[in-house]
Amino acid sequence: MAQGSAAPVHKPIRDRYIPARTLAVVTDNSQQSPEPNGPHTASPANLPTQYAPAEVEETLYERWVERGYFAADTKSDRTPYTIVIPPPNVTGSLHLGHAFQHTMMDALTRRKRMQGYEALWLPGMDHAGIATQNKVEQQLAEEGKSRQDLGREAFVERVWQWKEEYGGKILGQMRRLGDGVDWSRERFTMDAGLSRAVQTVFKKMYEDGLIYRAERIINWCPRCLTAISDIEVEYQEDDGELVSLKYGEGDQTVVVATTRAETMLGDTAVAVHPDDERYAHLIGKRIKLPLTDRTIPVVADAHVDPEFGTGAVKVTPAHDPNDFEIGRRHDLPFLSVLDERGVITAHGPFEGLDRFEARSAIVAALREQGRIVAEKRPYVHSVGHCSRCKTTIEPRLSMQWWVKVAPLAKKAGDAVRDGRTRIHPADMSSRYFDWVDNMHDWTISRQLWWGHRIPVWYGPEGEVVCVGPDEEPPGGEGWHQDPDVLDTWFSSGLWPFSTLGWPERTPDLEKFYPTDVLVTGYDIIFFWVARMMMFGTYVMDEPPFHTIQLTGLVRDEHGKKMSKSFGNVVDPLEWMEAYGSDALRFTLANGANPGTDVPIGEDWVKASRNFANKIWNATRFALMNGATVEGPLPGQDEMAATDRWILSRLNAVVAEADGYYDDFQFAKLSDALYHFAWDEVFDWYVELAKTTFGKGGRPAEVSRRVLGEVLDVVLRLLHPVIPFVTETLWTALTGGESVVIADWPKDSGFRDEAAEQEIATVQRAVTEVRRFRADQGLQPGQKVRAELTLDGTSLVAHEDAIRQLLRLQPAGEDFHATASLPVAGATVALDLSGAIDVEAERKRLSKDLAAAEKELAQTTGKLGNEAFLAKAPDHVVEKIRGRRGVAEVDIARIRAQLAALPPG
RNA sequence: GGGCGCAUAGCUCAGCGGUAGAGCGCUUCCCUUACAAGGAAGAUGUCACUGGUUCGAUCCCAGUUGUGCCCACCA
Repeated sequence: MAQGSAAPVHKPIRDRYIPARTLAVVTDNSQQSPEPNGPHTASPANLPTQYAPAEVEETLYERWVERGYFAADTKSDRTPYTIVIPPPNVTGSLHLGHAFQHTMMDALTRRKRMQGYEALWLPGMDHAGIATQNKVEQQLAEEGKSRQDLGREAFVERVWQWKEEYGGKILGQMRRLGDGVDWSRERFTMDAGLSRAVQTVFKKMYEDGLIYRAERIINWCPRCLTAISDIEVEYQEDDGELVSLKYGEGDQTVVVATTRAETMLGDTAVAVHPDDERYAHLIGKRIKLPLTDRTIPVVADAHVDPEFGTGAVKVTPAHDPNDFEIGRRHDLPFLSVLDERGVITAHGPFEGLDRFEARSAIVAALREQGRIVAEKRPYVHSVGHCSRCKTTIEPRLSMQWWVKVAPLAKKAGDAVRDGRTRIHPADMSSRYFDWVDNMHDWTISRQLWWGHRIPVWYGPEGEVVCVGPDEEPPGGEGWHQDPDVLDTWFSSGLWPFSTLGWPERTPDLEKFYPTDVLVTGYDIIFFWVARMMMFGTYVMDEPPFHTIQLTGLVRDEHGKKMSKSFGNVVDPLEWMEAYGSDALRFTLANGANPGTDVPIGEDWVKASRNFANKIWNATRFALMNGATVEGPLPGQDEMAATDRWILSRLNAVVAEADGYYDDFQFAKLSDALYHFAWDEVFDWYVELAKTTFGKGGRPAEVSRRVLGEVLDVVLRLLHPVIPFVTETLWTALTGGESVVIADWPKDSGFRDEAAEQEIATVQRAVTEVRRFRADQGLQPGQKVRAELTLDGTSLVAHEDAIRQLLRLQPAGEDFHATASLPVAGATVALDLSGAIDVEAERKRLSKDLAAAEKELAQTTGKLGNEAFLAKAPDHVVEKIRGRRGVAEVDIARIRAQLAALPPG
């Protein structure tokens, strides 16, 4: 086909953007070309005749990877731009929340890459200690086995198998999404290198006194059989029962209230407030503890609130964090009465009972003794649950490893306070500070098998012998490594530098640390963000990111949280297969108002698919009409107002889009590009250009070049968000190798206010006439002949275009009725031979007249208001003056039109 | 008990001291040769309530109500 032919012989692209997988796959022409940058032939023949996103997207992705577009180079002299991925847990598959964050990260790095940065988006996954171990244990349970049946080594082997399977699934999803990550740098938190980083940091912290071992009350999950940290506990309001128990005998009694009667077996004191006169006589005395043969002291402690309940508290130092503190202050015994599974160990009738069975049994026994003086049920109170398995947490006295947080948290907080790291949106930083400034020490040891084994060896007496990666543990009897593993967040806290090769001073580390942006959900500020900030400032002396971009959570179309129990969870793959990855990505970007939750529904993805289809067809049309990017842009003197208008708008949109990208305003970005492309380019410029194309000659050549330019830039602007369809269309349009490595558009600074005004007038004229016609119920099928009279020089130049847009007959036919329509800066007189509904017209005009009169009254009032004139800014006053002027003109005109109407 | 946020069209959400916006949905018309996954024209809101500041408040301030989230060792 001849290049630039205005009359294509056949449809070069399918007329519909069909994402169904069942469509025939298309041969990939560009693969056959040995030279990807071959001679430019902007012909529709470059595009396949059918397009099926689900198929084409995968092909395109593999090609990008093969060509190494996403591989970052440490040796380049380009400015680095780095994002490390929040490593997904290997527990399952990616959900819409991942798709959402990945879209943002991908768009950011793709744009920076196009801008000439050495862009690195580093991929990887997290071993997710307790979560993964639980999943594999569930799997084993289905086979009727437990992890103890397998033994530690075989179990860990089994988890690695799991990781291969589900990790592979996740990587496949990332490819399907189009994530432009550097696969040569893929990392896993249990990799040898990252494990070494973990051990090295552990050793450093141990030596700096920031890691210590201590016996304290910890949150214990009786199902997972491990300690967990404070933030791994989820509190929820549960129905309980508050019972008041009478302790002691005779006149030496005291009533205490509890929701946990079973722990009374471990009580070693009753505490009252020191100033509480009701109990003054008891302080220091010992009273009988029911159901046991023990007596316990009554102690005075300021922690007790005399206003609450009876003002007396039972104290169980081994099973309650508050009581633990009281126990310490008063040197009380720590008596454990529950084992690691929550079963009573205290000798006696309750031994062997589960904690909840024991609770009712003990209450029953006390009731029999008449020691229950009051009951309140249900009693709603806040109860801690394991965030992984929802089992009720059992506070338990236990020896664990701890991180001394205060010095680390101080540094992490300062990095944000002094502006080295910026949290965006800013109001989220209060949440960060709240936590960083009040954080308690962090329990890091876990009684699990899957994770980084604590790098500590003990001697025969249980003493710490050596710590860290470089020391050989001494052999011989009784020497052993700590059996526990580290909290999974310990290794993910090192992620921004461990992935780049630390503790070695690798070129990667030199070039890419600190990273630029962290994109993650506000829900893991404490778990992950704060920990990375602590480790980064401590280990590297530099916070790991310049910007922390916090995203909201993805919700369903009614703003409801997605969860399995609601049944509203959507697999991103489902929508990607049905509508294409681009459609999903665009929808997610469109919902991305910084820091707010993102609702998403299938209809919205469909709408995005429709947008992709629109771009597809507009580009197809452009190619059929010879749009080109060849050669320089025509001079301004050669361009029509329509050309200057669209280029003026184009450059403004480039600037606007840049601002939005820089501010992570993806919702505004996608909205601006959507409306510019669809409304201005496709609905107006393309329609206006049709008349020019039809006439041929130099004006048509100019329009072809301008249309080519506009599409080229729009496709490049959209590429970071919707990479696939833009790649296909951009390469077809420009003949370029790939839009992935194309230059990012720059605002040339070209603006043409006059042209923008002129086209606005044309648009208004066309719209007014269309509305008039619709109001009159004039059907196109009626073959209405019309005489179009344009008043004002600017519109005369557009007469052909207006006739085309309104599908008017050529001038010169007979006409009778007259309608004169208001247009800013001009008048369009439309003379119609069709019948006019006089009553409808009178009604419409009356309505307009009323509106204009109201406007006149309002504006006159304002302009007569001296206080207003004194204070309102000039531009506001000008605007109101202008409105009054228009209203006056309108009133005169409408009155004349009303008078001209034939009598009803 | 503290802290933060939100209340705008049927739905999901932007906006913002100076005549109320988008997408989807809805109504009417049109299969105009890029696209019916399209085109054209429309309807719809006491901008939660009550006060205050201002020439002017959906926007700023105070309070009320409703709602969501986070934190917290309420026995």
